Amino acid sequence: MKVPLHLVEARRQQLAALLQQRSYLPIQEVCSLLQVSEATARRDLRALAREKRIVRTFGGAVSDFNQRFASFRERQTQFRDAKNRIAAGARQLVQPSTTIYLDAGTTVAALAEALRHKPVTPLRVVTHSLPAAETLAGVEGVTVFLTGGHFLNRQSILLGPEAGKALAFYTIDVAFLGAEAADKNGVWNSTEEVVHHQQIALKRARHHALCLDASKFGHTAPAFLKAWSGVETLVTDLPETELLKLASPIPKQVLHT
Amino acid sequence: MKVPLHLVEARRQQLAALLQQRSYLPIQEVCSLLQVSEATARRDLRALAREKRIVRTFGGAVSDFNQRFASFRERQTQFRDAKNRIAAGARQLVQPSTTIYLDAGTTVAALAEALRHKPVTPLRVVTHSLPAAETLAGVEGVTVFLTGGHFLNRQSILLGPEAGKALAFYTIDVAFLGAEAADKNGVWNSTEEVVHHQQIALKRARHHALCLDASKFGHTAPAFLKAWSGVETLVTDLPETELLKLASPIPKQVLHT
DNA sequence: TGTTTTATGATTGACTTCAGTCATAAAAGG
DNA sequence: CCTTTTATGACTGAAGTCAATCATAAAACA
Repeated sequence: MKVPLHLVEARRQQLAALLQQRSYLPIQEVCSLLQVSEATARRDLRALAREKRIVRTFGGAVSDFNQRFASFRERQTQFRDAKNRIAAGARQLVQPSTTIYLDAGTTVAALAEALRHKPVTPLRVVTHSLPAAETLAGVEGVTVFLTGGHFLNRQSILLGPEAGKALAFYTIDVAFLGAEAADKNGVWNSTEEVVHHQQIALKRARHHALCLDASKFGHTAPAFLKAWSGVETLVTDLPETELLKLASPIPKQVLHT
Repeated sequence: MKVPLHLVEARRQQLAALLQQRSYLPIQEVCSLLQVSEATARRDLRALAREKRIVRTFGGAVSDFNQRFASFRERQTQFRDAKNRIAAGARQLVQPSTTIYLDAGTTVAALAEALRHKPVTPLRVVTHSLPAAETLAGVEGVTVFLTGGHFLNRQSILLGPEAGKALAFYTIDVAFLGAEAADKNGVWNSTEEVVHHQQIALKRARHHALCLDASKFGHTAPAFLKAWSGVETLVTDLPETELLKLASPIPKQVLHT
């Protein structure tokens, strides 16, 4: 028999929530958990799948776990080749038996991936980015330290005064930073808070390298990070001729990839 | 025909990696991607599932995106009802506009779940457990702070001197702790390092509550946490008559759930 | 080199899942 | 209050999935 609409919606909501906890929910379990027939369970699953809230599988469903890092994953696929090339270049700057710092952001995340596939060991990694930490956790010879702080759900990073203070516990050999934008004047990022944290990391680091793909050049962003004169190393896929037009003075060390 | 062992392992590795990118991989796709027969695809899937590196589904497989919580999830299903009841009891001790500390461990994780479904707001949560942080991240009115520290992959917790020091940034109203074992003398946990961190948390907390399901009683573990005389509040599913036999003196406040 | 082990693909029958159809009863809507 | 809409569960044939068995050819091992 027909059932009130709000109940249907509530049930599907519940199903979606349930699915976020279980990696896989067979249709039979859906039936028993929701106390509905198989047919209705299927219909609910189909409805949620149509809204892209879950991923349907044969015999059940899976929560779309990419949803969690949704915006992150999306950005990660943009300019993927460029980012991977930059990551490969940046990886050459990583020496065994050192401590590196990994900033948040997709370009630096690509470096974490590169290090996971071709580890430089032994290595100590300090980061405030959960994706980076999780990428490198469990890699033989790599020790991961997460800075503490306020957990920002959307970006999966840790920020705030505690995060900055936590950096004081570590001495960093090379800090790898990303940024949102770059123009003639220098490098920019999305928020003051992020920039503030980056600047603390820079202070604690003996060396630093900026990883910027070509798409970042020619724009600005709300918060100013650093003038070109203060940039030690730049890793980018932008050709040198272009870089000379878009930045000055160009950094001491530039890796074109 | 038989194929070199290292090729088999490499292929399974590739399959596991593939699975981490796709939320769901039907068996047919596995066949075409790996260029193997359905039978072999099934065998590979079964092998990876046995190693708990993936989650098998009917008709395919899913990457175990909770892999990092693998052992965690397993333990979580044990005595689930008891833990949920304890969590519901512990939740009553949570007041709005306070700061609570959540220990690692499955019983306390159940409290995090309970708080996610029935939030007490506004609330500040300090924790060194990634599962707890991710459970509560994004809940309206709940601010999550993660302590920094050494990222222990297997347990998904942050430990070490940095984690202890990070606790100094916070004032905690109630600390919710779990433990591995409890006997006449008091409460025990698995390692000295964990106990050390718990004791720092206890020092920083104005009040504390110990969450212990009945299965924990009557055993010991390698590291001693606290004598019964020092326990302020105990939340347990063990009946009072049993508790009197297994602990003395019994804590001032005991919640039987 | 000769023997043993085993990874593979094909086949099979039992079992499961699926989309579609239909009757029904209750909600929605006028 | 009456009509229309629709959420549900039962049923169905078709299609998909599975574990087990077996022959084979190549790797592993001595």
